[in-house]
Amino acid sequence: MDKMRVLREFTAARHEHVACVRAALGAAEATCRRRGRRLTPIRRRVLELVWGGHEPVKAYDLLQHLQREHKAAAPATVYRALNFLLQAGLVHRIESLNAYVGCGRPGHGDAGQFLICEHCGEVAELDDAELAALIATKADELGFAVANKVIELQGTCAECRPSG
Amino acid sequence: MDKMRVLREFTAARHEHVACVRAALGAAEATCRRRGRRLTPIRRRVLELVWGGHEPVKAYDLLQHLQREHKAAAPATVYRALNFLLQAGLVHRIESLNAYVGCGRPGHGDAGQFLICEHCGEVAELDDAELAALIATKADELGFAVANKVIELQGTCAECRPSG
DNA sequence: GAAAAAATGTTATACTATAACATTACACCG
DNA sequence: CGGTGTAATGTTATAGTATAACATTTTTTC
Repeated sequence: MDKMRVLREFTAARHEHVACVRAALGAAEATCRRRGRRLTPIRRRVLELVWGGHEPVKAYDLLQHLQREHKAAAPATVYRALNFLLQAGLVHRIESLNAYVGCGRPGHGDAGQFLICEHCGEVAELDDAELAALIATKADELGFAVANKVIELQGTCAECRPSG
Repeated sequence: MDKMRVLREFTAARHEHVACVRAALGAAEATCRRRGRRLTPIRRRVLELVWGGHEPVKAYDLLQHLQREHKAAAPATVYRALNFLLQAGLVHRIESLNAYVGCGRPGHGDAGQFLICEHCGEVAELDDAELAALIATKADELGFAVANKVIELQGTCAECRPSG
């Protein structure tokens, strides 16, 4: 039994990404319906754009895309949509990149751990129970109550390594 | 034997901060001398300002302080000094806050883990071998070569908790 | 269909960081 | 010592990230 769940894999462009995005949007709609949140056309479209690739997406890149089909779009438009999606647990913010990625497992607890490949730019998301438990233990030893975890490992993914 | 070293503690203003800063500057000078880097007056002053408190400091706050005594100071002045200090391992950047803190242990390897108290604003720095090892193991299982770790836990420190 | 709430439009601005090129200070060598 | 190359700083401009504040429109609810 492996305690480490990979919520979002490195893909190296070998998967059926259309299906991947469709699944994410379906899950998003279900999550919002269940929680009484409104996945409006703008929010839905921003989510779709975030899922455009497995690389993190910048807010102003989203804005550029959005403006092609929605002339009124401004920074606030994008940031409001992103904040909604963050709160709804549908996207994550990568602090070390000022960028956003789709959540691999909407609605199942808080953010996990991110592996960021500096070569291909893709991001994988983990939810490792053992790691989470160890962090909780360490913080507890110091009397520190953790509210939010930012864990972002930068490096080279298996696909991009000489061996892989 | 505890594998967790606290490189920089939460202080709740109860320590002799002047001595704390003096120690940091002394260590910085020694580190630079040993490595043939120049701790110029500007760099030294920026480091001193970073150590002004145990809270993370913003670049433009540093700029404001610096300009009082150094009229020529501009954003580039501060960012150059910060980049030098980061490279020299004398300060760390807190990604989730866009802010900087003095390094509790100059010259001994890369950044550790940070605990950020949302109540008092202070930051503690850890270097936990067990945690580092577990992360290394997990990444390795996935064939991911870690180059850089960002680990920032936000929450409430012992000093600020009802119990503490 | 009116009132309240939620979402979006719109304009302006704050905050974070780097680019590019000019000038000055310093280190090293002869 | 003086010249020369490098490192550091000065200076101006601009790119990139994000929020504030208030107006308007859309949706919900009763």
